[in-house]
Amino acid sequence: MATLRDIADEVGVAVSTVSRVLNGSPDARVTDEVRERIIATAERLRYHPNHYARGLALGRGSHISVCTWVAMTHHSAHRARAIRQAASDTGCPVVTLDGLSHGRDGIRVLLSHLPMACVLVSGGWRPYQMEPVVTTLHERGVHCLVVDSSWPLDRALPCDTIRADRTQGAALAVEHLVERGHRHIGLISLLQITGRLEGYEQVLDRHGITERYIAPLDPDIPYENDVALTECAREQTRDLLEENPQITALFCSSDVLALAAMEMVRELGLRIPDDVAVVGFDNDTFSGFLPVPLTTIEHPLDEFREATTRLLRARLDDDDGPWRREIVDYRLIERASTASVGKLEVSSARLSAE
Amino acid sequence: MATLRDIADEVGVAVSTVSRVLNGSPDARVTDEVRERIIATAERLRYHPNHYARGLALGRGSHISVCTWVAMTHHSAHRARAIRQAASDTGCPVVTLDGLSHGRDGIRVLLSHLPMACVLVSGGWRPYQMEPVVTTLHERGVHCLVVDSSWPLDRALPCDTIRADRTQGAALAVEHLVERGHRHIGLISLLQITGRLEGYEQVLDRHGITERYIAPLDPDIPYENDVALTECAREQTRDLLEENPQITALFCSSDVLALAAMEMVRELGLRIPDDVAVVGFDNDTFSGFLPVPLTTIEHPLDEFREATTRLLRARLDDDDGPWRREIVDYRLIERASTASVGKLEVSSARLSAE
DNA sequence: TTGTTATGCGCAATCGCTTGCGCACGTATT
DNA sequence: AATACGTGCGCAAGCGATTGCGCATAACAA
Repeated sequence: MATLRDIADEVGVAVSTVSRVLNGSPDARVTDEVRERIIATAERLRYHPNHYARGLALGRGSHISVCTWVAMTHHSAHRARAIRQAASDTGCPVVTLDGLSHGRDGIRVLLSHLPMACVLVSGGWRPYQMEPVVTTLHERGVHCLVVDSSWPLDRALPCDTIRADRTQGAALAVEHLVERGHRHIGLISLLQITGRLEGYEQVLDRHGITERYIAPLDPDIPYENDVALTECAREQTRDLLEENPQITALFCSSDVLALAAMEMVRELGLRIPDDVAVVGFDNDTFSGFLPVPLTTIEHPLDEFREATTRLLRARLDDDDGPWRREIVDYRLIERASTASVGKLEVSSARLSAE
Repeated sequence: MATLRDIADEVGVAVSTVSRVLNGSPDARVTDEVRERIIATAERLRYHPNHYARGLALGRGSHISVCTWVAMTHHSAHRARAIRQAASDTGCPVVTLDGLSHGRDGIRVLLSHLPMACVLVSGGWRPYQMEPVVTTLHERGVHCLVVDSSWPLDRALPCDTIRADRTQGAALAVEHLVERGHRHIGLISLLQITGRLEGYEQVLDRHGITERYIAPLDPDIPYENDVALTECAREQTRDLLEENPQITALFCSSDVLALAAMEMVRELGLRIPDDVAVVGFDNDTFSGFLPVPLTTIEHPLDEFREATTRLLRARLDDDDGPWRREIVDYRLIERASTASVGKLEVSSARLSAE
């Protein structure tokens, strides 16, 4: 690989001059002729700065690190991928550090590869784990961006943050059902997932609906154990619908659960969406291809990307604005599982049949 | 961060001595007492080598790079994640370079971050793109490992390779159906996906079965366009089953297609697996949670991981063995969609009903 | 003419680590 | 006693980039 020295020798100037010109340094005062020859020679020699030398001299790299904490679900992996792409769009090289928590010194690895800016993407982080990373990086003069943290907003971390408002996402789903005329809406959810219950209550309150049909899943089942969750969701769906035949709609906290619920709805001899409408959450890979395509809430990956690129760019330009907090909105994907079918008559027909 | 110098000053030896001891260099000839004091001091000072300085001195990094070529489907992303984990298991820091093809100088980024070893994972690579990367790295003395390349095996690249045999995967699926007594087996596939047709033919030939029921999907549909593929698969499934009522089993080239096919099977008034058994491919996120859980072929991620770790370790130990070519096998995940139900009687019952 | 400022560029130290070589000392060999 | 060798460690020259400072030359003002 060509070095600065090669260019300097070729052009007949000092290494320092080449460095300043190529970096667009403000105190690179050279004639236009020298400048052009330097740039042309760099191009011809296919010069690319040595990352190690530059990092050593600068005290840190000139790349952006994207870090995750633990192995992820496929949703968080998907999001992490979008964030990486967004970081790439700034033009900086991006390196990923997957699973900072692995080994005893993930953070030391990060520090010895000190980047120019660092993006911490959600997936298994706990606030107490994120804080030392952010503050350590901040002390070292590295800007952080935390994406989709469940970190409470009132807690002041020295970094920018972008998050999706989960309550808004859940509210969107329930609101959609209310708009379709539903008044008796069931919630099937792991209640420890933040926002689901809040969004459900919020919307029903706003519309003056007092009925609540909440089927909590066993909180001891870890959220990544789809098999157990599915089984639990099936049972809860059956119990809920059998005890409350007036229910005409279900909001499930994930598409996998919605799949299980839909299956049970059919086993009970009910039709979707005619007798029971269903909304999921996640817009999973399969949700558009089900026998009855599933209405669901999509993670706003495009918005995450856009905001990530924008905030990183801003930090790379002027270091010292105030910390920004951005919130992006989930989106509703409307499919057949909630298509309007004159809900109220059907449900009363069903009630009289009981 | 503590430096070698800090340790050297503290212990009262030279920097070079500390370096050699900490790196376990063979010509670090020191008394046990000095060695222990160096190690203890390094520990106490929480020493971690500066990656940039080390990289500069060594001419390359001491990490492993995992590179992908373009944005990926969720399957290849999943595989890439497993590979990253495997690389991590060697104990080396791992950095990911996603989308080497992006920008005009992805490879220059890789070269200026020159790693100790480099893993190229599949996903959009074309042979002519992979070759220059591998040979350039090889010239620079960096070992490469290519994982799951569709690169033909007879082409000699200066690197190790691990791949899954797609034909074997497809054969596994068809073999499973034959074992269950099926003789009239349909294939629903994008035929440009390598291995599917070959595996199908291979198994049927081996069992002396001459009947072929092949429903090719429109080759103009890009393989990531699930919506169009799904629609096409539905139509093909209907045509295939209506024209060939003797068919008792379907092998679909992906789980998404299998989902569409199963839906159509039911719309035709047939039961799964009683009338028609179905096998998919990919073991997608939803496949275990369908109304009828889907028998499918799973990507051998564990085997990929194991082989990746093993081959990387070998390279990090002794540089100069011959290039290794490993092949890992797909696995069958048996679920309800192919459960035995006295196939032949049922299918003849169905035939006589026509 | 002399002082001042702007322009154009080079010198050399520095970042933290690696590694070839050399020096001193002790022990074994001839 | 002289030579040889092994042991234990330090010296110092890199690796390739950045950057504060200094030195010319030219232009301009006093």
